[in-house]
Amino acid sequence: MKNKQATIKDIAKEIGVSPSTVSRALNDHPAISAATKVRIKAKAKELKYEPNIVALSLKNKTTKTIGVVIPELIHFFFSSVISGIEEVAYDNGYTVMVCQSKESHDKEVKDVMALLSHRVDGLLISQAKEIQNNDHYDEIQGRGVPLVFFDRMPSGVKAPSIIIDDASAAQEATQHLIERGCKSIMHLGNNLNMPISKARANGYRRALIESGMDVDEDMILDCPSSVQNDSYSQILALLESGAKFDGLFASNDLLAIGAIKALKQFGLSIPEDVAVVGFSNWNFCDMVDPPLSSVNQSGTEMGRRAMERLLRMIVEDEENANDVMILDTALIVRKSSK
Amino acid sequence: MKNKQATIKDIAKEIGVSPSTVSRALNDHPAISAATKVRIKAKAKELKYEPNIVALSLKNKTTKTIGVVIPELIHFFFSSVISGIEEVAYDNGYTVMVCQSKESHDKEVKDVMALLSHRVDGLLISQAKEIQNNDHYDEIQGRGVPLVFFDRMPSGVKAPSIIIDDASAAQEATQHLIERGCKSIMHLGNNLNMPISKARANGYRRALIESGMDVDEDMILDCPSSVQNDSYSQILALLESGAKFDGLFASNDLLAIGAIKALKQFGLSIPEDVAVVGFSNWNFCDMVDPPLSSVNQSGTEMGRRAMERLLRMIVEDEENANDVMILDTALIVRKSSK
DNA sequence: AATTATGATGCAATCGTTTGCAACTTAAAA
DNA sequence: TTTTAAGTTGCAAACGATTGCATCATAATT
Repeated sequence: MKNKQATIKDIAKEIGVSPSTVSRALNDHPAISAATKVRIKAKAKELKYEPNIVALSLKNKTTKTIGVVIPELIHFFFSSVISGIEEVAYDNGYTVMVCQSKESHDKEVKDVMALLSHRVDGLLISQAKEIQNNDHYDEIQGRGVPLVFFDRMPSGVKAPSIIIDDASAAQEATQHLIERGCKSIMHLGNNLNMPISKARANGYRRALIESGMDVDEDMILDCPSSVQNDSYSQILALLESGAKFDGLFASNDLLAIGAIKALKQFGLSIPEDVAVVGFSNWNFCDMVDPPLSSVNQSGTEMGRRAMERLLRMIVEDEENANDVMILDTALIVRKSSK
Repeated sequence: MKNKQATIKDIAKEIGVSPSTVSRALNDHPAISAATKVRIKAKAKELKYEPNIVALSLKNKTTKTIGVVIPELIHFFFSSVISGIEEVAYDNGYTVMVCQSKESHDKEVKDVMALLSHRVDGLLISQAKEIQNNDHYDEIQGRGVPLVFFDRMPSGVKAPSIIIDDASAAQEATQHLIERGCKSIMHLGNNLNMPISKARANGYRRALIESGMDVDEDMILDCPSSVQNDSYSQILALLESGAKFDGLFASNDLLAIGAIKALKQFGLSIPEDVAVVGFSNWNFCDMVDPPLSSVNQSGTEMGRRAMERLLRMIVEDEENANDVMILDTALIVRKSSK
């Protein structure tokens, strides 16, 4: 009951030719007579022969496999990125190995090493929050394995990236609140050590400044854990301490929803008392009450682009580049800020 | 700039011993002298040697890789299953290859063949909606590759499965609506050709019957596409045609939310006029308004169990079994049915 | 008939690693 | 001193497939 996958040798033995002949026949090599080809192909079908990709990988030094490392599989954004990656990979004959770093530096490093051991033809990475250094990225490139970052890229690594313009998108979202008439706007950051969160906070600041408003750093809150409870309790505490504001821009949708819960509970109505905008446009944005305005970033498209970029590196064997592709975002205005 | 991964031969050449010695030294074989081991290990570290898993796979006929085929990556339930699978796989030194069938029979077959070509050590499958036959499952087992189903299992294939008791869970949910006082309960099915949807519909019927209520087949609607719009428009049309009901049990959360939208729009209040219960307890259930009651099925746990079961098949090389593990579900009552 | 093409096939090495067996060196036992 | 036993190490085959080169039997050419 164990593996009995037919090999080229099995076919060779049954027909009475050498393995080389079988290999050539199966690949339609011109040096093999038509008659032999027919016999061999028939036998191959009969034995349900399928080439052993492992053996081919060893010989060709290419596995037709790419590795993906993301922070969390269960986040809608990341699972849609993987979906996009898988689509393009499949269309090009590649298979995808997925690992999740769980936002941990060590796990990310281990994942990368495991994927390298598996000799993936390329790597697609979105950086963990708790990343400490770039050593493992250097390791990847030192081995000549193509590497592309998406969404969360490190600084100081010469590799292509597919990202969105977090600062501009955040600025646009904040600007929208200002135009709507908000005079006092809060910002909820998600782990402000992360470059991506910093950028969003900066976009928030830029919008205020360009509109001639003051930036009050106390209006910027950090919710490192990106769970709704975090923003819920922080906002509730703030309201109870008497803080007043009429707009809120959150660095991700979960934080926005936590905040909305707190606001509602405190008796404030949305958007009349406080207008709220989130970030990422997760699938539940139009299901919550009120429907949440948010910055749309298409994970699927990001995944596709990243995979396409990686494929180009793989087939063209090009020099390390560090081009950055910035995907469009769009503010989706819903009731929470209308 | 191409691959220059160090091999055992490189180490052997530099130190002046044979590859066999290097291999044994690295594996702490007792026959190698301590001094040699030290020299070899130092050189291995210096050269950043990492074993080539591809070569090992060829030799050992085991790839330490398992394949997963799911219908859609972007569904919260499935991405949480994968998360659970990945956790257990990682802890046991396995890597996960992911493919999505997109609910198509052909794609599922192709995914399976691709994973078999990659010589995965085992397969974890949740069946596509549009599945036509079991040929590819037979193919897997014919090659002696361990196979475990989760959530959506076919009938007539002798393989272990990890599922929930869809009928009982649905019965419990419907029962809850009855106890709450609902006299006329609708059911929204998601593609009633699917075994899983049939089971849920049957649970719904069972609850009515056991409470001495009549089952009106017209109260069972099919929404094949599992998008909120589908249930939204169907329910709205129904309400406009004058239909009356005071309870609704949907086969999944998306359908429930679409229905809620329609109900609200028609001026009905939830749960006062109509109580609603969904299925799956997706992450947004407590974010919608009103928070949606739902049957909780832990995708992460299902993924873990499925992977554990598969590992047992792999290491114990056991006979094909067809045991079924039924995971607990729990009805989470929220405001939508309180 | 002798030479030369031509067509069809096999040999052997290769990819990176492991492992049974043989071979060698050196020290201990007889 | 000879035999025996450890203690180290290398050889070669194997996993499955590919491919340059050699080989062989024909058929075509002179």
